[in-house]
Amino acid sequence: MTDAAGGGWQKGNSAVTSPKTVGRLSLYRRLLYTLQSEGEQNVFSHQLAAMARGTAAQVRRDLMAIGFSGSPSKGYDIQGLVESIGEFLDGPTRQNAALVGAGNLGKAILTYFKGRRPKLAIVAAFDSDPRKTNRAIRGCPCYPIEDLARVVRNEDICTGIITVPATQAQHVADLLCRAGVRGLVNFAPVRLGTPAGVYVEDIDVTMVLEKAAYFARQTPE
Amino acid sequence: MTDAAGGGWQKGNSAVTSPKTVGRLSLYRRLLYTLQSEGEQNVFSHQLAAMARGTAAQVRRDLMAIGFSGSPSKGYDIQGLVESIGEFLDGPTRQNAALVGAGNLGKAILTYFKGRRPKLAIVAAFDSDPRKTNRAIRGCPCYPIEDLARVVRNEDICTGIITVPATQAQHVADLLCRAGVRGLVNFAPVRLGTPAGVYVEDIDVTMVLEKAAYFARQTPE
DNA sequence: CAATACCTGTGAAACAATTCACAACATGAC
DNA sequence: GTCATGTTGTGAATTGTTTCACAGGTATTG
Repeated sequence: MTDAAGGGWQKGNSAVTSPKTVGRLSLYRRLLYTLQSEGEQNVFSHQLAAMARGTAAQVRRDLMAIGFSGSPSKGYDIQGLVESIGEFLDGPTRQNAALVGAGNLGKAILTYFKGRRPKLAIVAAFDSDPRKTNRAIRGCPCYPIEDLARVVRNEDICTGIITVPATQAQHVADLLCRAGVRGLVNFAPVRLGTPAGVYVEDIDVTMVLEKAAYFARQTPE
Repeated sequence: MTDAAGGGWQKGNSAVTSPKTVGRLSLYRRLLYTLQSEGEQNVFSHQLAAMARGTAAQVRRDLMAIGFSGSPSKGYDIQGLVESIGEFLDGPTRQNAALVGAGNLGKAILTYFKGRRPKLAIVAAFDSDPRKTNRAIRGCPCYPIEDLARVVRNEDICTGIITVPATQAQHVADLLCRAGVRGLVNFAPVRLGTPAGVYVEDIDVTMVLEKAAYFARQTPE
């Protein structure tokens, strides 16, 4: 029920693809892009597995989930697989996301994500500091918080990224949910209360670092 | 085998506490701090569960893992539980971490983590840009990459945080592992190759955002 | 045209994580 | 003291996820 990820709904979701499989599909696509850039045409499940630190059987199961088939002799067609994962993950229409909190972390994410996915873009940033608003940050227009509801509706934004300090995170989450957002990525070390049906992915850097430090200590040799 | 977390070793680990439980214990501690600051003395499993978005049974199981007992009438003693989780997560001695890559993301993490845990500190940063090195960034000394091995050994650093661009991540991971680090938190969208026994926690923001967008779309109502 | 080698797709088994359900117990009320 | 209440700790059941193992293919070789 956490992990700087794992993610979850408020309540029992119905029988859809599990978050773990969705995460791995996203990973596979990234790896496939790499392979494509190296000029590869086909890939075997065991190759993808090696790159993803998984097993061949798991790769095959995951691809089964999106109904993609390979050939026993050639493996999977990379181009087709990329498209198939794309259809599954991205859906038919482009999706828009908003980022709230244009501090160091927010800027890092804007920079990093810029132009990375054609079907998923961060189209708006918000901040409460007037020095940051009403201009573009890393090519992304930054609005004052007051405009959030309006912009979210106008731009058809369905996913929000929260990079504000802990004290403001719940308030921001409320604003986003009330404006109609249905997925959140929360970097604040706060457990957000959200309406049922909103998917929340928490990333708490302290937690992740503690975990890494704990397991680092378990192998002192 | 991923999730912007989940984390894993290279190979089969022996019978220790699972990463999920470790992550939740870290979360519980954070929540307990909040309760303490509100003046609470005791807490019931179902209260902690509500705050952590879990079930009471799970909280009790997790606390069982560290052998902490509560009283049927008062619940768990918060002070004692915080200390008990501390002993478990932090171990006897202070642990040190290093951050490599003092860009926006690195700075955000340094700021965010500063002074947050007495037993776990980021004691060194590294960057290849000479304009950033040989001075303090957010109170943390920043060294050139060339000094990495020396500083890691001198400062007894066992955990590394990688916030460099993807192209350099593997190189940095090699340096860190060779210097003796046994736990990594990797923010670069690259699957690191590491020696067996090194624990790696990957956080890929693109993956997390894709996941959130996917599940946001699954509840269009 | 066998025979070989290696792969995919998938039912079934194994394993891991979570939840159920209840005995054992403290406390407070009377 | 005894009853009623509400909680913990945990074996057992359940649910979810991963791996095994093999039938069914397809190319390649001689």
